[in-house]
Amino acid sequence: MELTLDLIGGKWKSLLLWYLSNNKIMRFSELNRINPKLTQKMLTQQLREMERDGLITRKVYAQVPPKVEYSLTPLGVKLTPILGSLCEWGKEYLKSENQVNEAASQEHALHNCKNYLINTTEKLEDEG
Amino acid sequence: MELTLDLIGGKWKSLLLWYLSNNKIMRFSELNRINPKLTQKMLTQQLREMERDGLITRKVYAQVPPKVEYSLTPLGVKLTPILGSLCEWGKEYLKSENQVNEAASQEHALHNCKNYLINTTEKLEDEG
DNA sequence: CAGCATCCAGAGTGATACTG
DNA sequence: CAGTATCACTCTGGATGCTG
Repeated sequence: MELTLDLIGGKWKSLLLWYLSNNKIMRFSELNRINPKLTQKMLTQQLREMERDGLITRKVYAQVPPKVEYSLTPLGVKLTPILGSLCEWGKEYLKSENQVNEAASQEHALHNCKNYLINTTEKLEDEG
Repeated sequence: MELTLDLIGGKWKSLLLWYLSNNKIMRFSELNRINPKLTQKMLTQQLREMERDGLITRKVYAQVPPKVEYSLTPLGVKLTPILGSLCEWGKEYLKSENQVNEAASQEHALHNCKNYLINTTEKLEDEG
């Protein structure tokens, strides 16, 4: 389990694998566009690591302008259904989000209120 | 997908969820023992976040010494099979690791060798 | 286009001490 | 036992400029 997390637990790895699952083959610039928060540097870094770990393949075309394509290795492909499940789970989470958040926010408000009362009481006691 | 990653992508979250999947109910100190690299501080932090996100339940016993038990919420339980798949995938990875690593290390060695030759050549050229 | 090198602020993390 | 608080430090990751 910890091994798995080492391999795909990188900040962007799962997301990149997910996109590669859907699109099969993607160029560097395409991957760079999937999330503005994912910088060129991070993208390169994460891609290199996954390449080294045998999760993705990097194909370089010797031409100008350069062209590099990324795709999943057989090992990476095996992750596809799992990533799909995770995505589905996220959708389920969204459905129940309203109830959860309502409950959570009520509890949170209660908590704050309680703390306020405790603090105020203590302050009054300190001041005599 | 990105939502899911926000929720369980934390450095230790998946691992904690995985242990809670197997043991149903665990105390703070038990969770603290699963990995020496997981410090008390990190553990508390990650547990709090998952509690807030409705993935786990925190049950406090009003007694001395204190006792706190953690368990999965229904939402968290739904992750169990997915985490199981990830773990299985990790095992498969291990099986094919030898071949992959052999291939990778050979390539790596070749790469290093090539770079060495290039650098040395350039150096010699620079020095006349 | 795809990627590397460098610099650097700030988030993330560890170590330690303290508390109910 | 199960945390909280604080400080110091690491190391990620953002901005920028350069290269084949």
